[in-house]
Parts: sequence; structure tokens; C-alpha cells
Amino acid sequence: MSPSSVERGRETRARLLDAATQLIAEYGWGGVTTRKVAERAGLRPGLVHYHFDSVDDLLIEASLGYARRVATELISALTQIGDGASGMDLLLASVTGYATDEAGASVFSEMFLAAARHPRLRQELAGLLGECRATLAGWLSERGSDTDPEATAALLLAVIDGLALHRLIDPGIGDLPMAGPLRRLAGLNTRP
Amino acid sequence: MSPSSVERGRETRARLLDAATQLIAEYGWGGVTTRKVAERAGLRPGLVHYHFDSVDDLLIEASLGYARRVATELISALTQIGDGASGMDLLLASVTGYATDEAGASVFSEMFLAAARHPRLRQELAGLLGECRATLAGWLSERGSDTDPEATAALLLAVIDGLALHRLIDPGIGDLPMAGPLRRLAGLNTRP
DNA sequence: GTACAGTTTGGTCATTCGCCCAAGGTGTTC
DNA sequence: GAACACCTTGGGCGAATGACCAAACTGTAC
Repeated sequence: MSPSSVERGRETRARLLDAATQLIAEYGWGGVTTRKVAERAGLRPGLVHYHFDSVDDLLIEASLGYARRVATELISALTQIGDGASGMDLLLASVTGYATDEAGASVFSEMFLAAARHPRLRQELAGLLGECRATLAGWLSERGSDTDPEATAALLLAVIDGLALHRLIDPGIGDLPMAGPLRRLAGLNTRP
Repeated sequence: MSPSSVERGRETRARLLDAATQLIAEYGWGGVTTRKVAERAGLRPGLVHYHFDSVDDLLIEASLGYARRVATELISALTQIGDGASGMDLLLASVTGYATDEAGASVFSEMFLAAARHPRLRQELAGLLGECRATLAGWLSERGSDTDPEATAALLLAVIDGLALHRLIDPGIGDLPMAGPLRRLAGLNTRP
């Protein structure tokens, strides 16, 4: 029994989005072309402009979808953790990358930079980032981080992206003992 | 008295490098073209490939030059500061941007991402980053940051780039009171 | 079985790109 | 002033790109 037209269409769309996400990490935002996306997805080039208005539209939707998935995953994992120190270890692990695919870091950074040139993407991304910051701030204050949980959360999220960026050119950074300093930043006393 | 040929050549080269640096911030690494660079520099397109082997070569040299200038400037400013807390304020200020041009943040991030695709750039950038980290680590340990100054320095540098990235899409982040949490991260006691 | 909406195909189009090069300048050297 | 090295000009080439479209295809509804 063959799938209906709309089902095939949805599948095609999903494959294009997935291929686009991969290629953003490999070639950078400006290096992704319709033909590369189609080839990676195993489809014909003409399909790209049937399912999406433009290449930028495809990239925006693909990267935003990826970001939303990663963010909700991180948030749900964090809220299930009671211990403050373990939470910081989770953040570190999300950067060190054994929990995330290697390409993820590039996609996020590329998205931020592209957002400076695409108002819609910037708006959506700002909302997503604010959501993560608010959640993390609440998580911190619940665990006794007394002063400025909002600012601390902003710094923690910045550390994640910054470390991911720096690890691109020097993976050895990940071996440094950063758990201690990170707990200091979080402002959580291990012995309350 | 008109300038000599080599002097004009040097001036042209410098203008191309400067124009390239601006355009990396505006259009992204992959969005910079020979013709845009020439137009911005007020020169003829043919000149680009006389002074540089390829567009990537131009971008690599331009961004690396910019990075070296910023890094040495930051290091020299830091070493002249005795107080630990003031040093953290300097780092924050370098992000909030009243000390740096607005475009600087994008250039750095674009450079890191491009470095993942250009081994030579990656090597040079890794060296520069390591130098900054070592200097900052020494600065920290001289001021009583007892545990893991190397890891702390790596985190501080990551915070700078991460914050710059996040500020691109939400400048309001800069208004959060981050000085306190940042001093906590530095591990410097204000009262020794 | 016929009309229909959604999907896919394969190709074309104008534009822009990186890179190249022969010819023309220009200040310096002898 | 002739030879020289360096820089600049203006044009051009093949390749790649984003976008577009008519025709063919396919499962569904009537």
C-alpha cells in the first residue's frame, strides 16, 4: 500500500529540512545551496522551491526546528535533576558533546549569526533563548542561588555557546577541569 | 610628491583587508564577494586577485589581523589592571561593546566557524586563543584565584564570545547585572 | 471513470560568482 | 632616457546559483 500524496509530501519536506540542517554545519549558512540540499536528501533540485519559498526560508525553518528540539530536550533533562552540581555537569556534558551530535554546535552559532540578518529568525530565536534563560533562572533560584539568578542564567547559556565555539578550533579545551569553576558561577553551595 | 608604487600597493592591500573585515560582519563569511570588497574599498575588482590568491585567503588574513589586534589590545589593557574585580568589569565592557565596534562580535564568531573549514586559520586561531587563555590564567593566579586558573580562564573567554553571540539577537541581555556572577566565576575574593 | 488537488519531474533563464590576463600606467635605477 | 619592477585597468571566461515553469504523475473524491 503506497502512501498518499500528502504523506509523501510531508516526508519529502522533512528530508529537505534534515539535509539543510546537516549542510549548515558543514558549509556554513551562506554555503548551502538548493542543489546540495537536494543531493543530500536524495531528491530532485526542483523540489526545494516547491516546498519552500526561498533558500533562506528553508534554512530558517530547518535551524529553528533543530533549536527548538535541542532546547526542549535540555530543559526537560534539567528539570528532572534535583542536585545543583549535577545540573552543571549536564550543561558541561551538553557542550563536550557526547550527548549531542558533533555538528550541533556549528548549527547554533550559524543560526545566531544569520539571525542578525533575518528579523524573523532573530525574533524567534530571542524568544527561545529568553525561555531557556527564564527556566534556568528559576531552576537556579529554587536551588538556592541567591543573587541575580537571571544574570547567572544568561552567563551560563553564554558559556555553553562560547565553549562550543572554542571547541571547534581546539577540542582539547574540553579536558580542562571546568566543573569546579562552573559551580562557582552557578552560585550553588554544595553544603547549604 | 606622489607615493611610490610599493607604498600605493601597501595602502591598497590595507584598504582591501579593512573592507573585507567590515563585510564579514555584515554579510557573513560566505557572503563576502570580490566585487563587494572592491566596491567597499573604492577600488577595481581586479585588484583583489592581484593582492590575494583567493577570496578565502583575503578573509583569513583580514580576520586574523583583526583578531590579533583585539587580542593584544585586551591583554595589554588587562595587565595594566591590578584589581581583580576591575579586570572582570573590563571583560564585561569588552562585550557590552562601548569599547569595541559593534561589528567586532560577528567577525570573531564568523572566524571561529570558518576555522572549522580552513586548517590554517584554525591553527592560527587556536594559538591566539591559547595565548589569551595562558595570559588570563596567569593574571588570575597572581590575584589569588587558587583552583584551576586555566579552566577558569577558558570559561571566561568562552563567556565573552558567547555573550557577544547572544547579544546579537537580544541586546537587552547586556543590561543584566552580570558583574557579580562573573566575579564569582573568576574565583577572586574581593577581601583577601 | 472522471475530475481533482497535491506532488514530482526535468529543464531553462538571467544573474552572479571566482579567477584570469593582456595592456597600460608609474616611480625607481642605472 | 632606457630598462626595470610593481601596480592598476578593464574586460572576459566558464561554472554555479536562485528561481521559475509546463508537463507528467498519483492517490482521492465524486
